[in-house]
Amino acid sequence: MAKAPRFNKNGVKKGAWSEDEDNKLRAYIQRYGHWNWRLLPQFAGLSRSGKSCRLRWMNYLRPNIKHGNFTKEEEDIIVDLHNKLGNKWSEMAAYLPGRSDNEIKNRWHTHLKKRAQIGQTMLQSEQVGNKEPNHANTKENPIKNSELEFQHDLEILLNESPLSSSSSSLSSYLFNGSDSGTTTEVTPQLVDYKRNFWTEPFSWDIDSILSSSDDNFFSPSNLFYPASSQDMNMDEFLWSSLDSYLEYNDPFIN
DNA sequence: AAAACTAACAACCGCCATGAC
DNA sequence: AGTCATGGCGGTTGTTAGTTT
Repeated sequence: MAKAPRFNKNGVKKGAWSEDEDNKLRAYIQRYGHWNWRLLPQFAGLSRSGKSCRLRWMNYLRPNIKHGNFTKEEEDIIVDLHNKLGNKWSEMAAYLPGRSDNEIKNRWHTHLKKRAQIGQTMLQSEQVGNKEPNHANTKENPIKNSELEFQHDLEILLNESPLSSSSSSLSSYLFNGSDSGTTTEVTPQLVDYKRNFWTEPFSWDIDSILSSSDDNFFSPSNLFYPASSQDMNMDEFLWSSLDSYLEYNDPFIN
């Protein structure tokens, strides 16, 4: 997947690294360290720029570096840190031992950005209510369009949620008001309030959350197992949290 | 089966901060 | 104080593998 090897006019090699080059660089640094990146390639017998050597070492060859297979925990950390720090990839890397800034950046652009964008989109539509002209609701069915849009967004979110195995029943719960199939009237307000359970994690400021004295605080990305919940499995715990969330936030209950 | 499209990721490029002179 | 070299960072590109049409 790397760029094809080639030489520039100064005889400096660019593009994908060969195994032989990796071995030379690794062996040199392990023996002498990287005292000067610009001069290092000459001493190590490499036709590369110092920058290229540094990048290869930092992102691929240095000890304890991990590749691929980001865990859910690592991804959550990246999303939280991005909310807090923005595109400060090197700062984020400090929180994820074994991950390079480049790999975190790639992960963000290929996987996590979409997840965050969906959250942001839903937050924005939440802020403007259902007044958007492009999605004008009809007189006959005032909730039809927002419900359909939300259903589409929800399907995407559920694929990312820890309840993916039970997404259909959760979807039913969100729209029908319960898990058991009893149907209540779906209104834009109800849709919005229930939607917050999934969207708020994308919009909350971590500092304000941590310093908040508000105990009424439930969301998938901020959940932790309290001692009293240790005998539940994760699904049960999340379901009970959703119940609690709705209890505090649903205007039709309060 | 093949072309078109998309996702993933390694590597490059340009800019900036810092330190040495 | 000004200049230059170097390292580091973030944005972007190029290539390949996988998927869809």
